[in-house]
Amino acid sequence: MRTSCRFAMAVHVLAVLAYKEGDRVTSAFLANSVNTNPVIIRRLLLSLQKARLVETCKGAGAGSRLSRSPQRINMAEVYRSVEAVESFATPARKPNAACPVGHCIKETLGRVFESAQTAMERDLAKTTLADVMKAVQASCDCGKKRDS
Amino acid sequence: MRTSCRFAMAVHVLAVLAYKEGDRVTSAFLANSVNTNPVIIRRLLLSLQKARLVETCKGAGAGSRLSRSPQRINMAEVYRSVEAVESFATPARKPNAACPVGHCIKETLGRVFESAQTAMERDLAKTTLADVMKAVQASCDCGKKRDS
DNA sequence: ACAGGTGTAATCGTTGAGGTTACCTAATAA
DNA sequence: TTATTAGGTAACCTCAACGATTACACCTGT
Repeated sequence: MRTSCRFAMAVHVLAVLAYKEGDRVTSAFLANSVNTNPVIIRRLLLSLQKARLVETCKGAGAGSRLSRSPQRINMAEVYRSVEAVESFATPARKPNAACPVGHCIKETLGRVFESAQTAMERDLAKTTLADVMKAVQASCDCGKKRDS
Repeated sequence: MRTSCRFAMAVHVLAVLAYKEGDRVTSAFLANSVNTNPVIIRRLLLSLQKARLVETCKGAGAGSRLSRSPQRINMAEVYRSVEAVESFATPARKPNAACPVGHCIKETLGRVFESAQTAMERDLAKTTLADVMKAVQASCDCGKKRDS
C-alpha cells in the first residue's frame, strides 16, 4: 500500500500552525518549511478548511491558523480530510464473470478492505496533534544532546 | 491512501487456487479469471511463493497450488507478501531543516504511520482465505436468489 | 489605490503500475 | 531423445496520478 504524501504534508503544516499558536501563517511560509510550492500548500489547506481544521483569511496580511486547539485535532481527522476515500484498489478490468470466484470476489474484498481501513483510522484517532508536537519537541531535544 | 491492486489480485488468485483444491492451475487460467495477462499473474505468484503461500511447478503440465489449507492463510500474510513495505509516503523533498518543526517531524510521523499500519494488519489477520471463500459463496447464493 | 496573499486553472515532468511481447529455461509426455 | 508445455524474466509501452510550476483573477487591510 502506498499513500500520497499529502497526509505527511498535512501533519507538517498543522504542526507549524500549532507551533505558531494562532498567528496567521502564509502559504509561502508553510511551503518553505515543507520545502514545496505555495500552491501545493494552498490546495492542501483547502482540504483542511473543508474539514474545519484550519481557518484561512484572504487579502493583505492574510494566512491560516488552526481552528481548534491541538488537543482536539486527531490524526484520523487529518487523514480523512486529506486522503482519497478509496484506500484499497481493485483491478481496473472486471474479473471474468464466468469464473465462480471472479463473479463474486469483489464485494467480499470490499468488506475486508473497509474493516481494515476502519481499524487503521481507529488507531490514528488515538494520536492528537498535541501528541505529535510533544514527540517532535522530544526528538529535537535528543538531537541537541547528540550535537552537544 | 491508495493501494496497488496487487492485493486484490492476490486474494483473487488464492481464492481460485482454493477453489481448485490442490489441482495445479496455470497462470493462463488464473489470468483469464482475473482478466489480466499471464505475466502479471506470474509476477504475483513469485511474491506468493516467497511467502510460502503457493507452490509452483515448471515445465509441461505445471502450475500452482496452495501450500497450506485456506484456514491457515490470513489476509495479513497475503497483504505483506504482495504490497510494498512502506505504506505511507513522505514528501520527496527533505523538509526545511531550519524550521523547528520540519527538522524533526519525520521520525514522529514514522511512528504514527507504523502504528496505524500495524493496526490495519492486525485486522487483516482476522480474516482467513477460508472465510473469504465462505463469503464469496454466500454472495453468489444471494445473486442466484435475485436472479430467480 | 496598492500591496500582499489566496483561489484556481493549465501545463509539465516524473514515477509507478499494469499490460504486452518475446525469448530462455525447465520438466513432462511421447 | 525430442517435442510440447508452462513458468521466469527482461524489455518496452501506455497511462494515470501526483507534485511542481507558472500565471492570473480576486479579495482585503493599510
